[in-house]
Amino acid sequence: MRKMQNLSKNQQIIFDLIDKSPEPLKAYSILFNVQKRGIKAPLQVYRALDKLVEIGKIHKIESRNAFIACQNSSCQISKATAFSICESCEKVTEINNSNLSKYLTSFKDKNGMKYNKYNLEFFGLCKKCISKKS
Amino acid sequence: MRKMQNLSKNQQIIFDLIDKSPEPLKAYSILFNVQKRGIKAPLQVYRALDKLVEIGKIHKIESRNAFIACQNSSCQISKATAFSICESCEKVTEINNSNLSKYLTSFKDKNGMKYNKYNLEFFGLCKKCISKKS
DNA sequence: AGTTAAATTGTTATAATATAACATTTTGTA
DNA sequence: TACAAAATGTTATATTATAACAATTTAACT
Ligand SMILES: [Zn+2]
Ligand SMILES: [Zn+2]
Ligand SMILES: [Zn+2]
Ligand SMILES: [Zn+2]
Repeated sequence: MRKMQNLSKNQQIIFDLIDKSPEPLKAYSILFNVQKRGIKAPLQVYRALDKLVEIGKIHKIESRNAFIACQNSSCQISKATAFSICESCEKVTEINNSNLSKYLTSFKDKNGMKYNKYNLEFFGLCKKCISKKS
Repeated sequence: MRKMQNLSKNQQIIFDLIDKSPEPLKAYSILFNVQKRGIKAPLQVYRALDKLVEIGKIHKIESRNAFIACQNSSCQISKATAFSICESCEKVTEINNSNLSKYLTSFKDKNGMKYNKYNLEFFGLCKKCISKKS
């Protein structure tokens, strides 16, 4: 059992915003949205984001410089993340597939490196966007 | 057989620099290094980088905002990339493992999305850095 | 309760990464 | 030659992220 992590005020404000967003949010869009709640400076946002990423409540979509709430209750520390990204509508979904995570967690390359973390991003077209085009 | 892609002047200058670098290069470090060769503005660098990525001569390491030459002769279009990144010395290596690429290329999640591209980044400690710490 | 260290916050300034907009030139091809 | 596509040059600006420093809050331990 992981110890419950109490979020600080800024962390909670920013997590709530990201958590209720249907799409990944960018840092300055977050800043704009929380200014009415007293968070005025980029650093306040980035510090909260850093912490939330560290404890696994959110993940950064590296190819988009955007942040999404963890959609996988068992992934409390973000050491093994996988996402699908629609290149048409930009919908992002966290992939929760135990075969995939087992395969990647145990993956060993010939270079002798010891991996403790990975991030995987798949790109393509989501169902909706496929049907729109046909 | 893929048609040979002749690089333009700026593309060639920037590719040569990246190709001979032992480590991923960042855009503004590239800019600094090619100023003596007549490339003066960020856009000139970014345009060449975009093209080089598009044709698969280089890849972007998304978590580092840096660019590395393709180390895999068969990967001429960057639709399936995997890298190992040492979090201590920042050494980056392109992984060329046919099991891995087969597994990921044929991976299907339950969400019905059709993937045409992926990018995977592994993080850990390289051999050298492991032995330094012991 | 008082002491202390760690975490968080607040604030201003600045660094680093990337694109918009527009004009011109070069290259490939009919 | 004529045309279109690709590449270049240039200035300005947008976007993403961190440095540096001071103050405050929180948590843990006597
Ligand atoms: Zn997650
Ligand atoms: Zn879509
Ligand atoms: Zn490659
Ligand atoms: Zn290393």
